[in-house]
Amino acid sequence: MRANIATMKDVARMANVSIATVSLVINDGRVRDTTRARVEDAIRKLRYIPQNHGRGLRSGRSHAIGLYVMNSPDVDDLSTEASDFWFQLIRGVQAVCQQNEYYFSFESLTWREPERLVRRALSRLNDGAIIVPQYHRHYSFLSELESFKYPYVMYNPCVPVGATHSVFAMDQQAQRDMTAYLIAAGRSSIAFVAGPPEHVDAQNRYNGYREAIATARGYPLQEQVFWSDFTMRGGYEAAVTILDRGACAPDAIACANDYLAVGVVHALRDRGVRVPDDVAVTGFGDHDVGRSVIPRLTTVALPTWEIGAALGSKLFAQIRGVSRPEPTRFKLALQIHASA
Amino acid sequence: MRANIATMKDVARMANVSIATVSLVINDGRVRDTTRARVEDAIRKLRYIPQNHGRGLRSGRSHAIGLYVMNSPDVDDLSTEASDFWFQLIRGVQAVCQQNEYYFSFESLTWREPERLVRRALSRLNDGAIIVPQYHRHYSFLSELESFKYPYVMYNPCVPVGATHSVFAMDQQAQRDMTAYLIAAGRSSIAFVAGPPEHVDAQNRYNGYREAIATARGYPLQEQVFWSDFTMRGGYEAAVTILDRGACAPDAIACANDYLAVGVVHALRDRGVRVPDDVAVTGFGDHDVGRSVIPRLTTVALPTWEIGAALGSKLFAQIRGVSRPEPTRFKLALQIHASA
DNA sequence: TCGTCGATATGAAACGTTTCGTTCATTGAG
DNA sequence: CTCAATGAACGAAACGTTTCATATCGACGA
Repeated sequence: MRANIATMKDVARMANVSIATVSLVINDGRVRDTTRARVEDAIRKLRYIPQNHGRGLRSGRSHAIGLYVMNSPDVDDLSTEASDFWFQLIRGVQAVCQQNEYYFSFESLTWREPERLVRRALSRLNDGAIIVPQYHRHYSFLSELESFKYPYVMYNPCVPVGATHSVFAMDQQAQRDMTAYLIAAGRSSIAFVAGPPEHVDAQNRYNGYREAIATARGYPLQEQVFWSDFTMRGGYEAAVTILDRGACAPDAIACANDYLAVGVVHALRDRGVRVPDDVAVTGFGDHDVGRSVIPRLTTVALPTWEIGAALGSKLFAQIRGVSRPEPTRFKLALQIHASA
Repeated sequence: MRANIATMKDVARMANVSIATVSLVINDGRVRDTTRARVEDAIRKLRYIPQNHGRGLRSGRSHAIGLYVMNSPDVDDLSTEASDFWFQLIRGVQAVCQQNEYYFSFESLTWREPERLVRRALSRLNDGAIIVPQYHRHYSFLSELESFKYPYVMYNPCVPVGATHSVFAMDQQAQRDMTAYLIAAGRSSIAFVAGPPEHVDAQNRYNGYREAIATARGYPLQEQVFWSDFTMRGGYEAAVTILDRGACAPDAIACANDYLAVGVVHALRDRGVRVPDDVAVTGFGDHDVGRSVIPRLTTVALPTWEIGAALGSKLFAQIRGVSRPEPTRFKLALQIHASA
C-alpha cells in the first residue's frame, strides 16, 4: 500500500538542495530564483504534494474543520424531509472552506454521546468545529472544549453558554411577523402546528407565534397549539385533528415548517376545505416542497447557505485568533404567496 | 494554540511504563493485566486520545475517506433542487464510515480541474475516494490514481474504464419500464423531457425512453424529446413548448426527473390540461417534491441512501484489499401514483 | 544448577514535515 | 585588503505515533 509517492526528500535529491530548502520553496520563503526554479521543476516532475500527516504533526494543524450535527438521543437519523436544509448548510460551510483551503468533514452524532465530539477535537482531527445542537440539552461538553481552547461556533444554541461565538436565525421574530401578517389579513382564529417540543427552532417559532397572539390588538385571540414533528405526515394528522374538533374551526393554520404545511394543505384539500379562502396556511423554511404545492406556500425564507457560510467564516476567524465574540443574527423575510 | 493536550509520553510517565507499552495497551497488544489497568487508568485521568497526525504519519493511513462530486465545468454549484439526492447519498456513505470508525469528508469540484482529486489522494488526506463523475468526460485522472494504487469507487461512470469497482443504478432500464408502463396504459403519444445532454444519468434515462419507444409493439410510436435541465422551471418551460407546438399534442409526458415533472404538472394545470386524464406525467427519483404535488407523481424510486452505503462498503473492501472487481447494480422500482 | 523458553516490557528508529540556529558565500564600506 | 553585513542554503531537532529488535525475568525441564 505504501506506494511510490514522492516525498520532500526525493524532491531535494533531484533538485540538489536540502530538504529545508524545498520546504522554503513551498512555503514562500526566501530562496534564490534559480534555486526556486530548480526545485519547482523537480516538484512538477515528481508530482510531489506535501503530505498531510507530516505537516500536521509538525504544525499541530489539520487544515480541516468539521460540521457536527447533534441528533435526538434516540436515533441517529436526520429526517429525510430536512435534506434541503442540511445540504445547503453543508454547501455554505464548504464554500468558505474552499476559499480558505481547508478540508471539510461532516458528522452526525446522537445526544447520547456528545463526548464523541470532544474526542474528535482531542485527536486533532479538526482545527475547529461547527456545532448544530438542535435540541434543548445540557451542553456540558462545551466547557471541556473550552478548557483546551478549541475553536468552535454554534448554530442556534439554546443556552447562553457558548452564545458568544454563535450564529442565530431569528426564527422567533419571523414566526411572530408571520402570525401578525395573518392577523392583519383579518384572520381571527389562528392555529399553530408546532414541531418537536424539544427542538430549539421549533420552540423559537412557537414562542414567536405565542407572542404575536398575546400582543394582538383589537379583539383577543386564543392560542391553539398542536405539537407534532416536522413531517408532512405529521402536518396531515394535525390538520385532521384540528378539523375533527368540530366547533371553532380556525381560519388560519400557521405551521412550524414547510413540510408540516404541505401536509396540512393536503388534509384540507381532502376534506374539501379551500385554501386560502376558508383557511390560510403558512409554512417556514422556503423549501422546494412548498413551491410545488398549489396554492404555493406562504413561508419564511431561511438563508441556509448563507448561514453555513457565516458559521464557517466565524470559525475561521476564531482559528486565526481574530474573532470578536459577537453573535451573528440573521433576520428572516416572509415570502408571501397564494396560500395565505 | 498548542494547548495542554495529553500525549502518549504523559500517559507513559504517569503509569510508569514506556511509550511502547502505552501503544500496546491501545492497540490490544500483549500486556499484563495489572499493567494494562494502570495504563488505562492514566489514559482516563489524562483524557488521552491518540493524535491523528502521529498515527497517520507512522501508519500511512488517514482513517478517512472522501466523497468527491464532479460538477459541470463551468459552475461549481450543485443544483438546489438536488439536495435530496446528495444528502441521502452522504448519509449512506457516512453510515458505513461510522461502522468502520472512519471519518468522512465531502468535496465538490468542477470538471475544469479534476486533478484536484489527485492532489487530495497524493496528500494522503484520504485512504480512498468515492467519485461521482456526473458528466460525460474523459476520466483521465483515473489512470493516475491507479498508478499508485489509490482505492476508489465510482457511481454511474459513463465509460468502461473504472467500471469494475463501480456502483450502478439501472436508470436506463427503469425509464424503459416506465415508458413501457405508459404504453401499456394505452398512451400513444409519449413525449420525454430530458435532462442536461451531457449528464450521465440524463443520458441513460433518455436511452431507456428511446428503447421503449423503438420496441413498442402494435402501432409505431414516435420519439419526441425535449432537452432541458433538471429543474422545475425547466420542466415548466418544456411543457409550454410542447403545448404550443399545436398539432399532435402528446397524451403522456415522461420526465427525466421529479423536478421537471412537477414543473410540467404546473404548466399543464395553468393551461387547463387535466392530469392524468388528458396527459399522464411521470418523474424519476421519488423526491419529496413529487409527493406534495397533486395528483401525486408516478415516479421511479432511487434508493439513494443504499447506493451511498454500497459505495462505502465497496471502497472499504478495496481499502482492506478484499475487493472483488464486480460492479454492483441497483434495480429501480416504479412507484405508480395518481399522475399516470 | 544450568540453560531454555515464554511472557512482558523497553529503547530506538522511522514516518514527512517545519523551523531554529548555523554556516557559507558574496558584497560593500572603510 | 580587511571586516562587517547581508542573503542563501543547510543540518538537525522536534512533532506523536507504531513497530522491530532486544532486554529482563520467572518458571520449568534436563
